[in-house]
Amino acid sequence: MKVTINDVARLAGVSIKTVSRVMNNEPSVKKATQEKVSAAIAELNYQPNAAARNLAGTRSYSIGYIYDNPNAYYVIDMQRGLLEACRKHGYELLIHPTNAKSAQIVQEVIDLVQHARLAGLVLTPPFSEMPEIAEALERIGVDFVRIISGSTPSPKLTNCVLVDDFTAAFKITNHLLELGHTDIAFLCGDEEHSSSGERLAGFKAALTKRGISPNAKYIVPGSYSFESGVKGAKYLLELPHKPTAIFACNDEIAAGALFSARLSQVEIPQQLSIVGFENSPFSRQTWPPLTTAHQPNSTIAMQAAELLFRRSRPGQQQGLAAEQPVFIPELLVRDSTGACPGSS
Amino acid sequence: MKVTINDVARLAGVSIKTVSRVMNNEPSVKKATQEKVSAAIAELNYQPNAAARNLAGTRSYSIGYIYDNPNAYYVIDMQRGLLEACRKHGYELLIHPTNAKSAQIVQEVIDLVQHARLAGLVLTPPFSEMPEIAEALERIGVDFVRIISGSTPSPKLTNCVLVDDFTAAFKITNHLLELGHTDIAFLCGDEEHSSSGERLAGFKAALTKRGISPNAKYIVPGSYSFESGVKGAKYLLELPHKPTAIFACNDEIAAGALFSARLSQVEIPQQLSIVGFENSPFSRQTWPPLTTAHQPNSTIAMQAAELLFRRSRPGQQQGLAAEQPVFIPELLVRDSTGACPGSS
DNA sequence: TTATAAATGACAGCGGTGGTCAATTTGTAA
DNA sequence: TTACAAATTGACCACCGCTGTCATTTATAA
Repeated sequence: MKVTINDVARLAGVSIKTVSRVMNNEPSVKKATQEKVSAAIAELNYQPNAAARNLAGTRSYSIGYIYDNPNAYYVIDMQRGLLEACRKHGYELLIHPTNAKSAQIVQEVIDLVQHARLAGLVLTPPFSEMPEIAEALERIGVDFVRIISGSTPSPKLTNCVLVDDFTAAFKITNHLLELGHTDIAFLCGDEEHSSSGERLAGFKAALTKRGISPNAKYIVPGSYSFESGVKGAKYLLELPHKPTAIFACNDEIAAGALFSARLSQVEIPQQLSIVGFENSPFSRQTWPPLTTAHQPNSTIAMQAAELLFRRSRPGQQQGLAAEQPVFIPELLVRDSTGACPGSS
Repeated sequence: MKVTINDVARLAGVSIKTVSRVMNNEPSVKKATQEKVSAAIAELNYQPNAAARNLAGTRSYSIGYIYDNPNAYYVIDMQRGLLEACRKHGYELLIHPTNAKSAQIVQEVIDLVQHARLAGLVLTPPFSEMPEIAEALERIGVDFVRIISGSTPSPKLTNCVLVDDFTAAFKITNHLLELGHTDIAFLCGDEEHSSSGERLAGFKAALTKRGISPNAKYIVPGSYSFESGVKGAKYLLELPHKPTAIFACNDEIAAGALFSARLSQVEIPQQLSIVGFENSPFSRQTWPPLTTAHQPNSTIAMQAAELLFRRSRPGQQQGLAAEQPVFIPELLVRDSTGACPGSS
């Protein structure tokens, strides 16, 4: 019923210590022994007891995920990826929703880490972009991985998984350009999220590359919300010279823009193309469904967790400390974009 | 830095055994001692090591939350409530998203429980409505609490937190009736979710009480999705005798209905009132914002967890085994409902 | 064969709980 | 006030399942 390390040791005909060695893939275990033990583990469907490992070892077998994100779909996707990685490596996941704007947020994070004896922490925006958090964690010597918006690995961004919003936005913009659009507007997300800035930069770069200088009137500040999209699109559609396409900084904004366009009797995509970003369930619930960029959040999360695990393994830290995987969200063409009216 | 039970014992001037007794609130600890120890615990900000407790004790200090729900907001709310309760009582929460339709789902749940040595499980639909899960858990002697749709406590529904969809739907319907509507349609959710049936029953009961017999043509089968709302409303608005109000089984359906109405140039709420259910963030992102019923999911989750904790405490099981709190979602009037056109 | 490295095992201990029993304190009735 | 029972507390041990340390055995090279 309850399989312990002793059962495995007995079946494999070795000491429990050797089983432990195999599980932690320590060096200096003979290949043959290694295989015998692995077979026994598999046969018994043995899974080490996390509590015991946490208690006994200096290492920890739990990682934490701290978040404060109004987008529940994002959080759920992240959790899924982290859990999968944890399951694979026998770790536990501690989730910790909290308020990023709290005054004692740094202390709260420290308390959490110390109390739960975490092996490491996965940080997403806004935490991943708060220098005081990173500093505090470094000070107390707790490992962490940040998921942040960025295109190029750099020494400053150690321990990061990068999401290349710049390139993705560049590609999306190209998609619109290829459809013949030249008057393209951009609805920004919250300024304090670097993703919004990165996406805008990618947008501008794509235009510039085509010899189109971005029109300041078409760049509308806002926030990551439906309302913001409604307002932004309304403003744009009342402009004397309307854009023929709108790049919304995320799907929610795009949905708002779609809504606004519909109110103004503007046909999508015949008269106006709209793109979103993120590929949230939201983007499929609009009509027409949104062209968007797919962010593989679960995969990103898995990768982040794997990074943490790999680093917490003794004897392999060298060279891996600055590993920085880069994910580029992929263009997903659906029905909210079409040829520029008048072109062709 | 790391506070253990020994530190507490020393500060309080008692033995570690007594500290342990206080923490597990065993009987036969003098009030004064109890307070001394509690003070010491508070002063040191001591929190027992969950790993050690899990490992040593017969009891467990983790509960599990198994879910398979496409509505991320619901899941996040539940998690929040569970976490809060866990924090308060020094428990850990293990989250386990999975596929309810998997063939080996029962075995999977059993494995989870056994491997993680869980104190209990919190089940939401669809798991809470699967008799095979309840049977399996009872068989292996693991405690669990189900959150299900139901209005009246009954011996059959042991260990349940009830969400009274019936009464809530009754109230919503009354709201529409009071606005003068009599031709009210109902857009159903998935048949296999009992919540849909309960809501429909409440709807019918309210009508019947006013002497209105529910019109079968106005009761539209469907599922808990935006598309379903779009289709359902389209059907209704093409009827020779249109309804003046639509009761959608949840906010997503309502949003779809809203969308559909807008396509048909129907003014909301001047020509048609629409209500949703759940008070999801979704309901605030429509225009106009939806009248809906607020389901206090976090609170419900907390309550469920507390039930689990209380039962796992030794020596208090009697009489509590069949406790069944009932939550009634509350009517939240926003702008998608208005007086029946023509009335008054 | 012997020195040396590689592979394995014995054992203590992580921070608590559970149990037993003795010691101490408290309450209570005579 | 005393005596005795009951309530409270502590001392101590084993143990949960695993890892860290160090000693021991085995294989390999010289």
